Amino acid sequence: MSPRKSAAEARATRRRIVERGVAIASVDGLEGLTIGRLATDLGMSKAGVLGHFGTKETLQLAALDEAAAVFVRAVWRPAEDAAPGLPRLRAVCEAWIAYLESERETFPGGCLFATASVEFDARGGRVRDAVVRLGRLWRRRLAGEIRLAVAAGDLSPDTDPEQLTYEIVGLYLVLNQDLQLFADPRAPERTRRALARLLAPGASAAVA
Amino acid sequence: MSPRKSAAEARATRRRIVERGVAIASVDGLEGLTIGRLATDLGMSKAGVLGHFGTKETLQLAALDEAAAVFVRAVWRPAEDAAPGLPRLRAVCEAWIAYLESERETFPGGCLFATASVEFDARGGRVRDAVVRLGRLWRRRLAGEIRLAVAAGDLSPDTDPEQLTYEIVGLYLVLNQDLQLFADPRAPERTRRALARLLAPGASAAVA
DNA sequence: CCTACCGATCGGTAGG
DNA sequence: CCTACCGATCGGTAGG
Repeated sequence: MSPRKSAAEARATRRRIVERGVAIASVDGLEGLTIGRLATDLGMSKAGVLGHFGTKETLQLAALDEAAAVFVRAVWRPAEDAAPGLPRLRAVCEAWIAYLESERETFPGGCLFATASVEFDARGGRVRDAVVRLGRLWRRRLAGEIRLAVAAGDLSPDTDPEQLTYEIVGLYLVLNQDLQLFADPRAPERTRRALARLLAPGASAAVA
Repeated sequence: MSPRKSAAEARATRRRIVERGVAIASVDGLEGLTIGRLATDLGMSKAGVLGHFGTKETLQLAALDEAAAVFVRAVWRPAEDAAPGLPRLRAVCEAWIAYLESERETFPGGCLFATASVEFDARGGRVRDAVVRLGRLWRRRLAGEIRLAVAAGDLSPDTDPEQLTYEIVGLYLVLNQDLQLFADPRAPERTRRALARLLAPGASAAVA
């Protein structure tokens, strides 16, 4: 006895579903994100949940989209004000740490991309494609900031932006593991220490 | 019509189950490792599969044990012959790369520990405990090799073994991601390049 | 957005 | 190690 909601109400419901879905997927994975679980959590019927997406795959893609929006807001947006070059690169890196450390509310099981990357790395399909696309996107942006820092003379011209990007991503993957699996509060400082070395003014650590 | 096998035959069957289980879990995770799937793959009944373990959890733990044995054989055993210090540390690191690169047969979905770490990092239970225990074990061993290298004077006395271990693990996590998710053949060389910097004679990159 | 239902698969058990 | 079965849950559909 709750049919015929307005379009605005339907959008609000969809939001609730997706936000809860992101939290569930961060813990149990995008496959573990089941319609029945969502319905129970939200006090809805399964058909009511599924009606907003049609298929589970579309729901998974919506959760991934929402996670991407959260990531952009937490990591890239705050750094936009910083000066291009090393200051902005450092701002991005610091925001990334803060994102992994404190976005525990939206991602109780850790960064959804870290989870989804491993979950879908040996499968096909549209969800895997989306994970790959987003992974490439964050790396491309990070490499872009590194190039700006090189162009500004803040990092050595010998710097290999792809290599440096690769090493920084490694520092975030191990940070996510240490926070989630080992609950080690020293991890953020460890990533910071390694980053300080890689991003020292004039540093040429990651060379071709 | 195939009851009453000998104890040796039963052991051989158990082996087949576990080995196939490791391969499945590496692709679909330890939760995605289902009794029915195993039974179909091996041409057995579900009860026949489950009879060797009793519960799915025990089967998951057996798969994890087998993966640990493979890891020890591939990474730690070959390095045992190398001289303690930087030579052995480097041998371990190189074997670890080779393990991720070439153990595609036993782990078609990539290193099972990388998969299981993310899959269970937000859960409780005995499987999670085993993943944590093994993760700590590899790190402790790696830190031990680093300490030997410091003691031998091969690495700077300023070296922080925990910090260096952390950074090296990051280089393996990103290597696994790039091999599995992005299928990027340049990844092993990237990890090698970063390791060469961290493990240069007298290097004091990872200091406290 | 609901009730009612579908076939398939899940982990697991009984009994031989 | 098998057949036969259990209740629960899966993704999804019909129809309102």
